[in-house]
Amino acid sequence: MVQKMDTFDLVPLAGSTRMTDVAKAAGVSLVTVSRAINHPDKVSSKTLIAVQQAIQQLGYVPNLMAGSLASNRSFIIAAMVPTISNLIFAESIGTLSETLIAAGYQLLLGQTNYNGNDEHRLVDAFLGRRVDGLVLMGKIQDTQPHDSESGKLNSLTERLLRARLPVVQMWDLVSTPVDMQVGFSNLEAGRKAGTYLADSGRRIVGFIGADESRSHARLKGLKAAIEERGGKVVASLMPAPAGIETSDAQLSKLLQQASNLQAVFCNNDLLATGVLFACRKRGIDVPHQMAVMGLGDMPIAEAACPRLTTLRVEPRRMGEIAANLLMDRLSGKQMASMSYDIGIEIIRRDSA
Amino acid sequence: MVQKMDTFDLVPLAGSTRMTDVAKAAGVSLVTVSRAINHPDKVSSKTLIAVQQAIQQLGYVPNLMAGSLASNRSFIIAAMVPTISNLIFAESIGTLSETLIAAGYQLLLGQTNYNGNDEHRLVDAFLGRRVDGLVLMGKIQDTQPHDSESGKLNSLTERLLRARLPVVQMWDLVSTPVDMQVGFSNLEAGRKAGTYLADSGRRIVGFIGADESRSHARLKGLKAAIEERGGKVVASLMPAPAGIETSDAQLSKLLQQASNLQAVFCNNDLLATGVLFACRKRGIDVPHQMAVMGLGDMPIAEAACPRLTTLRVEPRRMGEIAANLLMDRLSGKQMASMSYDIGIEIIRRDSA
DNA sequence: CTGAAAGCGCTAACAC
DNA sequence: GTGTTAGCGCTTTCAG
Repeated sequence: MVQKMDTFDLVPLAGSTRMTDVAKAAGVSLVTVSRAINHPDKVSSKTLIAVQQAIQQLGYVPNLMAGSLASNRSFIIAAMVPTISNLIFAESIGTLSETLIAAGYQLLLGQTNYNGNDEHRLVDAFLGRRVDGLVLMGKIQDTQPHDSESGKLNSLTERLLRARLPVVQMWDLVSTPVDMQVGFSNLEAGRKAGTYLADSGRRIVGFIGADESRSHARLKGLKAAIEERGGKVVASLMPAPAGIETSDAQLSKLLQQASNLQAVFCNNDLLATGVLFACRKRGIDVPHQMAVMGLGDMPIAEAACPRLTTLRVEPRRMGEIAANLLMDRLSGKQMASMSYDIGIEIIRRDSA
Repeated sequence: MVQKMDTFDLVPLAGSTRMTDVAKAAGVSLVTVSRAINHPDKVSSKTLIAVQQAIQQLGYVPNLMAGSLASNRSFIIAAMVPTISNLIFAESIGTLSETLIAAGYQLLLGQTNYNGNDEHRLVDAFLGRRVDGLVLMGKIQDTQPHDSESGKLNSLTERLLRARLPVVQMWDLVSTPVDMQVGFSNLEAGRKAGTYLADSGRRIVGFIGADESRSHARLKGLKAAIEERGGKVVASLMPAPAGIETSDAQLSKLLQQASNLQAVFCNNDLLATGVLFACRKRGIDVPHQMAVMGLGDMPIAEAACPRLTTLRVEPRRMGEIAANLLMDRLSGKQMASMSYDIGIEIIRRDSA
């Protein structure tokens, strides 16, 4: 049995050691300890060493909450994702988090599940934490009706604006961002895919994706490009999040609408991979009988057989840029631009 | 142009409204507002309503940092993942976050990239935030040598213990967990796969995965099962994280070691999908010439063609259990068990 | 059921 | 360089 622990233990609890204790141990005042930690250059190297030793010895871990309260900076950035179970978002979050950590910030994560109410609750929770910045993956739903009683307080956008919180929206490029943004045009993405497909001779093309705004924009672009060239578009939209488990059924729906379907543009690479499998199952040859295009250029696109032709959107780069936008803003740097279009590029491989 | 904003604006900044303001507006004292928010049942319904109205009107968002400092509870749980860019971890994080949010907690996320140093830094940052709990996905590296100067302060396990922080380790089931754990035995997983493969007549089997402890354990189990039955195992281990982009090369390595390879057990379903594609590319028929097994039972396993035979490990359920373990502990509930084996199950499909 | 007083552990002026 | 003085915005005793 372990001996009963009490306050007389040599090794105190992390969290129970305070700055005063360190100060005492180092023979300096509390402020000096604070300085030694936060502004080491403003302290003589002799005291610095003394303080560091005391910290080591006591196993002191500064209480960042107290620090945040006093300094009014939390060094926390919040991120709101529709869902983290989508590799493309996970990748963005990954680099976002890494870049933030490197800059001394940490990431508070929340999921909306494409739900406007959750969005509201989350933002409130984030604001309550006094996060230093917010990154939003995707459009704000802003479903909440304006409340006449309280003015415009209930619009999410308004709340964010009022809080004067640096926010970056990613993925969607909107005409009136809340603050900063990085992403690409979904309309343009759809248009590019459509143009590519039409140029390679496909006239009857399908679209599969989730039933949410980004898909809608891409579909619109696809339609425009195909119809301009005398083709026809059929679509299948499933409730979000629509994962690879829906690919087969979605292909069926498309085939039902157009048995002479020549191509499918998928909302992401995983969905496209599913279509590859679904075609194989049906004995449909890709790309000769059916062209398949994805979006994302995730590793699976290159690994697939046939290799997936896709639209590269660089989720990792987006995450990094988002983090840097925030960091620049928070450090008061002069910013070149508040809106960053990272563009999209067709990666031509074997499936279309 | 927007009119210059100043302190006289009707709509104040979120974050600038304090509890005192609400108290004044509601005609009660500050404490009463605090109670109305945190213990609504300890306040008369009349004052409750008054306070709620004032909160609405002022757009007041309580400062949780201040609250945390005073109450010594942060309502933040930290999670440390090797990488979030692995769907299987992302899924766990997803349900973890959801379950936590539902209980009024929030998730602080950090990645170690399978790196012991990052692990140390992260844990310190988490401790500094005074998080209420910690979930660790995977083994603690604990590479740091013990520092004779400061006793055992530098061992990560020791630090965690000293902090008396509730921690749950997931994925790996270890013999001496720091605190609580939920997961399955990797050795057993490997053994099950091996038994299944051997029972279906495969003698020369390969293993592909990343070069980290979990893979090692699975490989060991696989080897044991296969060799017991007179078979032979060859392995390819790539630097972590080994994604689907490595599948093809890993299959090549395996084939080099054993041109008569009859089966491949992959560290996860994505890797297995990659092998499916790699086989197709080479004209190897799955499952007749080559059996392929995955691990995870992610949606892609069912969607693949041929459908993937795999080991189900239920990452989402693990995340939920981890959250519940933490919540139970934090609410002082009597706990049935500190160690939770969720088991593994072979999902037999078409690829093996 | 409500209020007054006393901090939580730290940082930010301002002095010395 | 270093220390002193005030808080940051809230929750917690403890009285009434």
